[in-house]
Amino acid sequence: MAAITIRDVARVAGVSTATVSRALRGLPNVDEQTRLRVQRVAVELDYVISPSASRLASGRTGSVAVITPYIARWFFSTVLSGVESVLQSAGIDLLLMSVSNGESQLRLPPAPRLRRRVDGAIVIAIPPEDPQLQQILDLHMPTSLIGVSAEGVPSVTIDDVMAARIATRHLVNLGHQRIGIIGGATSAVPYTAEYDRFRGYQEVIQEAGLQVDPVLEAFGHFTIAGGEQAMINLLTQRQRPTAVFAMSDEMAFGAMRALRSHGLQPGRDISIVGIDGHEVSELLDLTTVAQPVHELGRIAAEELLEQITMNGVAQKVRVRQLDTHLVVRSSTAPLSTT
Amino acid sequence: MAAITIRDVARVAGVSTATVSRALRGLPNVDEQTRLRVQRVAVELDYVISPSASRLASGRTGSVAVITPYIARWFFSTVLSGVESVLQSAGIDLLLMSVSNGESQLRLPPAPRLRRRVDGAIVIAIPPEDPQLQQILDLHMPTSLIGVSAEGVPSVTIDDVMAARIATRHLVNLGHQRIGIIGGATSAVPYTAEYDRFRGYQEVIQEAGLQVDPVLEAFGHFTIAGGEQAMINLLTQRQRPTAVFAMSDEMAFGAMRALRSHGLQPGRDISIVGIDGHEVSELLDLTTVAQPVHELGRIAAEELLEQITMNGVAQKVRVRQLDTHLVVRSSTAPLSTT
DNA sequence: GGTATCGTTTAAGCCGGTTCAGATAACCGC
DNA sequence: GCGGTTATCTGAACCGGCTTAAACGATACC
Repeated sequence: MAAITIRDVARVAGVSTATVSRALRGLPNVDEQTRLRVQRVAVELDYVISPSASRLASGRTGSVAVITPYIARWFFSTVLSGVESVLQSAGIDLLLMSVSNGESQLRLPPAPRLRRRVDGAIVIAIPPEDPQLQQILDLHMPTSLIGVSAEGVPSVTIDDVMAARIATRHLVNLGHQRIGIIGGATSAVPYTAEYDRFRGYQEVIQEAGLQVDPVLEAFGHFTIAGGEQAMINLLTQRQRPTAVFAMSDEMAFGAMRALRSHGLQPGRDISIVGIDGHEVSELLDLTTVAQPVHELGRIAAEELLEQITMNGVAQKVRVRQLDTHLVVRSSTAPLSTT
Repeated sequence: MAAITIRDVARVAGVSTATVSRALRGLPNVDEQTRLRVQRVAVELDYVISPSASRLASGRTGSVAVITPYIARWFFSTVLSGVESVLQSAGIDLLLMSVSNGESQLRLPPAPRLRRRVDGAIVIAIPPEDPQLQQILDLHMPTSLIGVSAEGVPSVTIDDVMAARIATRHLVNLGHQRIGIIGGATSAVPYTAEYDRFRGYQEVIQEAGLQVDPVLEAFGHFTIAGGEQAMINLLTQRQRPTAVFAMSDEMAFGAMRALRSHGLQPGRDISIVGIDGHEVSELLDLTTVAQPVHELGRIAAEELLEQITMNGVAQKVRVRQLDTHLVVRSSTAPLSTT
């Protein structure tokens, strides 16, 4: 029952524990014969290193925290799977922590739980003005941000302004003139996706010589229900938009649902375009600006591992923006000139 | 820069490290005055316990692994969020590990990565015949299963036979007589959802005096694409079913897609019912047998924590089956008698 | 006043690795 | 044959808590 320790291996292999340690970790200064013998003994004894002991002695934890406001939502779980695949193959433990978001304030702040526990953190889409993010950054450990950016911190995002421009430009090119927008928080702050997407929308509207009209703007939660409610608001205006840019696919789904319940058909009566490239958007024939979500996670994880290994060596902060592309489906169509 | 240790706290508070240890962990045999003083000093010095040291000395890791074949899929991420909420409030670290599934065989087996690293494991929907599951069970650590069951291991599932019966019965009650099924693996083995759902379907078909007909059975991946392909297979039969039971909502989505591309309308031409209660099923007006997915995770986590704290004390293996309920929407309708 | 009792506190060993200064031995060129 | 390298290996001091046996002090009892 008593677990095998490094001393047992050392004794059986006839070497010191120091040699066993180096042999098993592939460090230099071990004779190849010795290394093989040690490895053989370790396997025979079914020896497994104790992570706690190793961590205590070395000061490295070999684990990374992923901090996210949501776990079950499509974007977040997809990012998470990208992160996981990288960490798994690097042999790093992934600690999952969710933080309280706008809706639930129940959870403890994550920062204290990180200290001495992980070598680095990946933070998904926590807005820069959230004190929880600041607390994490104040820890001064290797950190990568996904979906938002912050001064002096490596981050991986899409070009949100560009994505919104692509979506809006698509609607303009189809001849639409009353183009609405459905978005997240009304009071968006810089460095967030909401802010940039709203900016991209406005830019294109103005460039096209169209009117930026608050009546065409509806905000709500970044969810299906939020999108539905926002679309309902737009539909009850005196003058409805002929096309709507939704800041996320899920909001677009809600918008499409609202259309149907009003007897309208997406594409024919009102065009809808989203951002995400959600799997379901294909199902619903939603035109969308697809973003490489899995990649966001993958790249942020690789970036973080680099920070961790380059520890101490100053390097420039890498801010990466991945490309998006328009996927046209039947939810958008030329403005009918009837 | 040097981190504060328990010795620093002890020195400043004027007590021994043993007392600090007990004071901060709320153990008895500490004078209340002393405890307060120690706590105050700990806060002042901004002391954070070193998990590695604590784990090494105590033998408890304070963490739990969640092992899942998929991270980004709806069912799995929703279960995961349920697990996470419980572990978070219990102050337990959640280690996320994905395992290779039918599609990718790239990952290392999880069992070796668990030893000495976690106090217990939650395993999501790994089929009983998968050697990876057996290896985990052979570790003889506290374990809870979700979505499958195995001899002598606590598990949380729905009553899959019953769920399938409810779905199929619903179709029978609507007057359908040619009722097809779209499912996962053809060669399902006992203790899996696929197996039981297939059984429930067959039972009701037979009880209704209908013919169990292999021509009405189509299998594929447990995905949208899999469901689509399976439905296409059913549609190309000489005699089409008038209703189809899909083993998951995502397969049902695929089936609905296949219907539309054949110019058929779910509910009017062919009825479709799924199992899951996926958020999107409301969007698509899919009739479904809803299961409490978040609860599955929550309850399995609570069960595991109980195992861990009751460590050693023999207790009976709890096998829980949560209730499901039918949600009727417009994808199912009475058999038109035209 | 002496002793038993009980709650509180401490000293010191231990958990199981990592690491570094220094020992050993083999090999080198001169 | 000798000082100097170089590659390999070991002893022992950590890392930072936990835990147990023993000490301590105060009260209680006889």
